[in-house]
Formats: sequence, C-alpha cells, structure tokens
Amino acid sequence: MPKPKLKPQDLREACLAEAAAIIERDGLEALSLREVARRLAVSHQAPYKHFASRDHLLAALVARAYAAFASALEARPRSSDPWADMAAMGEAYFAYARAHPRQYRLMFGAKLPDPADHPEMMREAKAAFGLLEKAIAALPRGPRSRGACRHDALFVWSTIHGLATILLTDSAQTIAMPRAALKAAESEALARIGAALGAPAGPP
Amino acid sequence: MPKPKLKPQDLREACLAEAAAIIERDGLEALSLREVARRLAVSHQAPYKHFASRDHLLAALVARAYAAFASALEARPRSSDPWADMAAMGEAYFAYARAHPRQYRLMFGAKLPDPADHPEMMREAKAAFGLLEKAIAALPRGPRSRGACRHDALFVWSTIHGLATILLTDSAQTIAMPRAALKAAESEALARIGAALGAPAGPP
DNA sequence: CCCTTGTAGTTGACACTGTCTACTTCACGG
DNA sequence: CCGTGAAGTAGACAGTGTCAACTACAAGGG
Repeated sequence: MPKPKLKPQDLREACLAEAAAIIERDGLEALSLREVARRLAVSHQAPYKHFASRDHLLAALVARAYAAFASALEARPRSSDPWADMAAMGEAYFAYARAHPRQYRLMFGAKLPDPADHPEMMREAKAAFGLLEKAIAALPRGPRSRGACRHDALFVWSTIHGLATILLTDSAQTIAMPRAALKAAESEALARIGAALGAPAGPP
Repeated sequence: MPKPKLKPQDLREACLAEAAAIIERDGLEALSLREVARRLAVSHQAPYKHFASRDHLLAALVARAYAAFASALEARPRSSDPWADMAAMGEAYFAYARAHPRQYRLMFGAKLPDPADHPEMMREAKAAFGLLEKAIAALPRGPRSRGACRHDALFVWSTIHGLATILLTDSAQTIAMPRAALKAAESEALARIGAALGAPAGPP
C-alpha cells in the first residue's frame, strides 16, 4: 500500500521538526532516529535518505539552533548608547538560555559532531559570535585593534556563557548553591563585565 | 572453573579504575558497563553487583573527579598575598582543565545523573567550590557578608568555568576562533577578574 | 554437623539503538 | 518505452542497559 505522497524534501523537514520537538520535550538523550521515524510513521530507515547519520541530523539541528539564537540576540531592544546596547545583548543572551535551555545545551553543552565535518553548522555559529564582536567594536573606547576586540569578545562570552551554563545545568544544584544567590547573578555579572571593559559607572 | 578470588569490593574498585581509564582514553561516550566488564574478564552483569546502574557508576566517578580536582586546587603554590593566592588558584584551575579535559567535562560538561540521588557526588562538589569561597573570603576588601562572598565566588567561577569550557570543547573551533586569540586568554581573564573584584593594580 | 542466609558472579533474555545491505516504487527525461 | 536515480521499505547485525533466574561459596546459628 503506497503511503500518501510527500513532496521531495518534505520528510527531511519533518524529521528536523520532530527531532527538535523531541529534544525540547525530553532532552537530547531521548533523541533517536528510530523514534523520529516512528513518530512520522515511516520506516526506521527513511530518515537515512536525508541524513547520512545521526550526527548529520544533529549538526543540522545545531545550525538551526545557532540561527534562532542569533535572531534572538538581534531582536534585542536597541539602544543608541553602545554600552546599554551591549548590556541589552547580554540580557537577551541570558533570556534565550533561560527560555530554551535544551537548545542552549545543544549548542554549547552537548557532545557535538566534529565541526570541521559540518561547515553549515560552523557558519551559523560564527554569525552568532560575530554579533557580539560587532557590539564590542562599537564601544567608545578609543581606537582598538581587531585583535583586541576579539580578546574582549572572548572574555565577555566566557563570562556570560559560564554563568549561563552554571544556571542551566545542575551545577548549581550540585554544589547546593542557594537559589537566592542565583537571583541577581545575571545582572551583577553584566555590570561587572561592563566595569572590566571600562564602562562609565551605571545608575546608582 | 572458579575464578581466581578477589577480595570483596575489589571488583568495585577495578570497575572504577577501568572506567576512568576508558574515559581518559576514549571519552565518556565510549564508556559502557559491558566494555568495563569485558576488559576485566568478568560477565556483563558482574558490575551490577556493585553499581545499581550506569548512572551510579558515573556518579562515583564524578565524585572522584571532584576530589582530584579539589586536591589539584589545594596543591597550588601558596602565597601570603591573598590576591596572588587567588590568581594561583585560577591558574591551577585552568591547568587542571587543560591536563584532564575529559575529567573536567565529566564534572561540568556531560549530562550527569540527578545530583539529589547521589549525595556523595554533591559533597565532593561542594568541597571543591568551598575552596574558591574561602580564597575569596580571604581577600582584603573590608568586611563583606557571607552572601556577598558567595556572589563574588559565583562570578569568578562563572568566568573561569566559561573560558575553560570554551577552550576545552570544540566551541572555539566551531566559531573558527584563531589560536592566537586563545593563547593569552587565560591570564587575561584572571587579570580582569581581579580588576572586577577591586584588586590593586598588577605588575606593569 | 547441617542448614539457612546473603553476597558475588554467571547465563540468558528483552527491548532498544545506529547502521549496513538488499529490495521495491515511482516520477522523469532520453 | 525504457532506463535511471531518488525515496521508502524490510531484514539483519552488533552493540547497549537492564531484568530475572540460576550457581558458588563463605559465615553463622541451631
């Protein structure tokens, strides 16, 4: 009995959507190609016609996650003050990590396929990081080399990423950090990042 | 034919050692209870007499990793200057992450079993974090509440942990960050952390 | 002394997984 | 009309974690 027909590439799209749904609901470890196929009511081998391996499906998902992440960063409330703009970006970063913890872990936490094998994934990731570099280059701090900006960007990213990771994973729970200490951690970290980069003093 | 006898709990110890060896050599994803059993030339179910599940074995390994990590932090070269001492601790942190990347990922990166189910793992983790809190409390910055110190500790940990994670995982490779930018990142981050906490200016 | 009890280890099974190979279907272009 | 290639199916294989039932054996109580 022939299946109801799908347009070419429809199954590929459906696989990505279903896989994303599984991760969002049950986490990365619950994702399997066979489960995807099962939910789409196709044979367990059908997804292999569109993804060479599980890693390839994963890489495609990660690429999309980076793209969505970059969009969220770009959708931040804009400000004409470069310092405020960077703070807004930091807040957007935390907000995204909080709103989509699984996707955040998918991008940064999980064991990923080798980036060199998945150029599209790398391209999206670079684009996201480029937003941060741009915001930092716009800061009014006298002429700075591109290399210096990259150093700053790495520092800022490290700090925000580190805190986001800790807040997201069970690390804080593991060391029995009281919830109260986590509450203000985000804005505090952003303020300190600003201070470390030489921002003018914020509101009292 | 009876096996050559092992003292009670010997197999448990051997499992932990073998599992650690597997992770060190081939990474976490290569670890399986069956592979452990195979290498020890026992049946695939023997480890289950000592670990209720794969997660329980993992939790025991993580507890040991935390303990080793804490030892490495404590073995840092001591200094009578609290600021220098904290910097030394940061360097020891990075050094450990660099020397034992798999173990570091085991502690912070990987999907871990629920901490609440593994109190020993939590205890070791708290002990490690406590070292940082202690070093920060020793900083000469006028009287600070315990809560304030915890905030500082969380900030410092975030920054160091974030950078260590980025340096360790493929994240830097993913965004095609040039190696040169990574070279000085550690000491730079430590200097900025000091600045953010109000350290006196370092050597010119 | 026997007999129970508990622990450590064994074998066998089950339901999963990713992936390989071989087969079918079917639209399209010469 | 006929091939050709893409998409989907079916079956197999090795690997996994885990459950259940069985065996060997040391220790201890009656």
